[in-house]
Amino acid sequence: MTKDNMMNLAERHQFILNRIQRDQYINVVELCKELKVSSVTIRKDLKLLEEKNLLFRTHGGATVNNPYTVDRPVNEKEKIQSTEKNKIGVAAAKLLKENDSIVVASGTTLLYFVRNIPPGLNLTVVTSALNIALELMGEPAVEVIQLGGLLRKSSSSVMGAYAEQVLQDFYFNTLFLGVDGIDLDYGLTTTNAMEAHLNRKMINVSQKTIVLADSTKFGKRGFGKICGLEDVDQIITDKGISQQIVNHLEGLGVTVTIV
Amino acid sequence: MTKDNMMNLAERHQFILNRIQRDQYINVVELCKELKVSSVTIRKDLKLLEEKNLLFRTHGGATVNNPYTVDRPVNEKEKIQSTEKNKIGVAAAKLLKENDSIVVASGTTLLYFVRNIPPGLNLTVVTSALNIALELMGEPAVEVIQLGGLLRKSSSSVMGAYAEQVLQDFYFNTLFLGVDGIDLDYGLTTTNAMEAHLNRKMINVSQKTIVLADSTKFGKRGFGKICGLEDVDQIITDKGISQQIVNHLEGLGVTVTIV
DNA sequence: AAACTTATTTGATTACTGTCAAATTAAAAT
DNA sequence: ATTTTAATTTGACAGTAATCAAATAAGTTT
Repeated sequence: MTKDNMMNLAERHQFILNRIQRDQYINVVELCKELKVSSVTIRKDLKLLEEKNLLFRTHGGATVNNPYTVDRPVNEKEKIQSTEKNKIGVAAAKLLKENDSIVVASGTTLLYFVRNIPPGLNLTVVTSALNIALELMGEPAVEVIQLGGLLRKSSSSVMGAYAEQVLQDFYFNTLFLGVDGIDLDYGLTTTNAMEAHLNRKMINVSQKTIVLADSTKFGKRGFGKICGLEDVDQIITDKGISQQIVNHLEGLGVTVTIV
Repeated sequence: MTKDNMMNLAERHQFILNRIQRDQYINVVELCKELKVSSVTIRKDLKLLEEKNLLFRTHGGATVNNPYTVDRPVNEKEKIQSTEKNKIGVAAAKLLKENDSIVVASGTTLLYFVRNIPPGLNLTVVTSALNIALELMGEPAVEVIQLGGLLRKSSSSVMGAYAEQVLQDFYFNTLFLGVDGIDLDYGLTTTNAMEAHLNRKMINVSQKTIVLADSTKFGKRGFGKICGLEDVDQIITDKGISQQIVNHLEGLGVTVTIV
């Protein structure tokens, strides 16, 4: 009994760290009771541990992480290559003209694209991606038509027959497409077969197909094939792409834009 | 015992940040109640957090620091009675059963409803609202079908023939409906005629219609008539409703649930 | 303009903090 | 084994921070 209470400095620190890990927060008074030591001792302990960056001191206690460097809710995936993706988005947005009717597929790069649509430009946008439609809510000049269907949660976009059916009723100037893989032999691919099928329909109802893909996508193959490279009019990518691939693509009649 | 309920500054700030992330908007008075502290304290907290760029201060509360959400109309509405709306959402979610197929219309109250769907409950949800579909992305057990159509930006939901057409192919256990006005003579209304039309279709393809409406909606009339009260099976509202209205509704065969 | 809601300021109250010298404990030297 | 020395812990105290109720000011709505 008495043995348990007799803790030295190291043991006490261990106890405090365990406890704070478990509860996120601890307060001085409780620690005093539990460790049967005075508040002065606890404060000294906490001070020491704070200096070692093992916890953060607060009024009356301590927390695991600094409450003021709180996680800014930014999607981790979006962070990757975000400057490249933004540049690609800017370049694609420059291709837009007044009164264009466009299809925007799903994908993070496309999100950067719609964010860079010039304010006030009159457009009709049809999209399968919910996050893209929501992004366009702030643009009064853009008329948005959301495709319907089964929600694919990993891409926050819809797929299926309903979406494809609606596409039949329109003809678009341009499709802005994002992909998971571009292979010189196999063509464009994405990870989901149904999504690939929808993308193919989008290509069929659009005059022009522009692919937005950062350079990491080249040489990769996803599960679902969208189309061959002969169906692509233009690819916008970053300078990570090799000259060989550029030459090959241009040989196939694809315009390559490097940002 | 009492200590557990007592939150200190750090814990309170954590709570506020979590809450604001979830609800987009929080108001001072509600935080006072929930955290059992005075308004002075809450304001001080919000001021501090604003200085750290973790939120934006507004009259009566604060909003998330999100440059992309320029979604004023919805956010303004969310201000009103958010605890009441949450309670209504909780009550509605309790009515759900395993393998139900439901339609969820648009509206802030419905957002609270879907947030309170029990985790792991198998459901098929068809919805016109993009924000509701996105909210359900985190629920693996819920299959989500997004209706397509023209995006109404003020409610972040779709309207139009495409959405109505898709509804024809299903039959649902329950429709969870949000409205802008409930008038004892005129019936249910919303501000937009096309949305009203879609809502009527939803009623037609559902076995049961449950209306979620806080008590401020009673006696109001919107522009677009959805239906008369005879088409409503149940209304879930808060205790701000008068007994007279309750009696009248029950006389019409409507079950009134007060939270 | 009045009625209402939300903000800020003030002063009192309580709780927490750091610092001190004194007391206790542990370790080292005799 | 006993004394000396160093480290740790403690209780006391003055200063600081956090909170609240009440009063006042500033917006908002009607």
